[in-house]
Amino acid sequence: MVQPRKKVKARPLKGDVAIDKAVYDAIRRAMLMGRLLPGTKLREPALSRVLKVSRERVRKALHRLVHEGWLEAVPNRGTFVPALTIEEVREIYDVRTMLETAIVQRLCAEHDLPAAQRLKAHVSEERQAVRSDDRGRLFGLSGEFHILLAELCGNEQLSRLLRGLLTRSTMHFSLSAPERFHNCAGPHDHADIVKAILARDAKKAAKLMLDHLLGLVEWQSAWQPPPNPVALEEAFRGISAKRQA
Amino acid sequence: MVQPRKKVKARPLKGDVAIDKAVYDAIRRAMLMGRLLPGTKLREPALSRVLKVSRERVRKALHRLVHEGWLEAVPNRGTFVPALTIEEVREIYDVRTMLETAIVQRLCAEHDLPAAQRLKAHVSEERQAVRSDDRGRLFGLSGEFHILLAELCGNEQLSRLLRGLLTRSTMHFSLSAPERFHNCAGPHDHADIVKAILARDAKKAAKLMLDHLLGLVEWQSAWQPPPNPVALEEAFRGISAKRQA
DNA sequence: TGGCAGAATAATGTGCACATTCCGATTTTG
DNA sequence: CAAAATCGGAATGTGCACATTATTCTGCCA
Repeated sequence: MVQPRKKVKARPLKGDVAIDKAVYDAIRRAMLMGRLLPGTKLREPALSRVLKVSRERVRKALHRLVHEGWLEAVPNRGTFVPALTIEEVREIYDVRTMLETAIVQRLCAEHDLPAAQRLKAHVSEERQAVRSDDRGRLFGLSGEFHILLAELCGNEQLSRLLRGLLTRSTMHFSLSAPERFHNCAGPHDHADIVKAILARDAKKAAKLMLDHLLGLVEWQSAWQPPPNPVALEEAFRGISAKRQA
Repeated sequence: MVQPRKKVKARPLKGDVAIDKAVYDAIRRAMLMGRLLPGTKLREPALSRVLKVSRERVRKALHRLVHEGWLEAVPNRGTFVPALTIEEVREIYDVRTMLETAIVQRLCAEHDLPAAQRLKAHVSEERQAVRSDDRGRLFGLSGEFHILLAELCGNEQLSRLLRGLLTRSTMHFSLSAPERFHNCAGPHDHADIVKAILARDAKKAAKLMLDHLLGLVEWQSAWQPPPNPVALEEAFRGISAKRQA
């Protein structure tokens, strides 16, 4: 006799978390869309008014974003959109290189059939995005490729870590060159890396990943952002803290 | 009403940040000292009373600790000391292996004279700690060794990342086996690694680091913590949110 | 006219009171 | 007697009002 009496409300996921995450996502989205330029000050009352939420929610979201490295806070001064130095970007890519070359080497050593299928499926998706000239989708897929590699290692900590690193990598040209998204990464590189992994050629895979990341950072370094303030109402036009489709 | 107070020109660095950091440090210290066993619920009113600060400060510190992975929060339930699975510990050490083998390889390739001197000095310090049988100091030095390697790479991002990883690694046996600190790491391993780095033998250095970390995780895996609740007043005996000597 | 001092204003930081939710003990009923 | 429902107390979540600090504006003086 089983006992279905257990009223295990698996995940209520209250409005609390939902609203907080919505505000957090709204600000993050504005940054990813390049609406908020480096140096912009994020005033709590203004955000509260624009996003139609209480100042406390804005405050909480800002603190979280600061802690995750998206924003910079100065005590009693305010919260600002950071101006990432080229050097910092280089450092982040350097760490990524350490991790991701190790990742592809490991995948060469112990990847299984489902992993191979997911890799091939991803490359296929990227190719299709290129054909249909869907730049937005291609940009998303380019990032997800690196996440996918980490996830295929089956290490949750590794995935989370790399996810953070990747968001911080992309933040730089999200903030500085949002209009140049279409150029971001050569999907051809990804296809070659996958091919090397499937061939279990660890040395080649690591080399390809190294070159790929070096190419990305070099491409980013060639571009310097023009400092320019922006109005918050403009930045959050069309972005709401409420659930959007 | 006027306030003829003299204006402070320097950095007052108000109680805000100081108090917040003090509360944060107090809880972290209690965890590192093994006073808070896995599964313990950290009640905000109790902490507020014990640490003599307002509940909001406790709340803020708890949120930060949750963000950094020290604690786990369940909405509307409370904040808990996590029970790290052996598997999670393995994953963390796996990531550390990826990073640290890359680090020693890089140091073999491009370390300079001051770096070599710092390495030798550190090994010397560890040796001296062993001789004087100072277990507490040796424990600290063992952790700092890995931090030192990261810092010698000159990559700030890398240092911060590894620092977080290391604290999370040590948290496991801080929580589960605080009385076995003295056994933590063989300083002999560190000396061998340094020797390989100074000899610029990248392959050997990487192998030694790999074995070192594998040995650590294996040693930790052999020990399982006994679940046991604890009173907060006991845990924070002698630990204050105020600056202590 | 330019720069400095002081006040007005706005933004950030903090504590408090209240609403909501959860846990546990007691009671009631089949 | 046992299981379930209910009610009371406590802990968490949230908005608000106030204190503190920074910024800007204005007027005065060199």
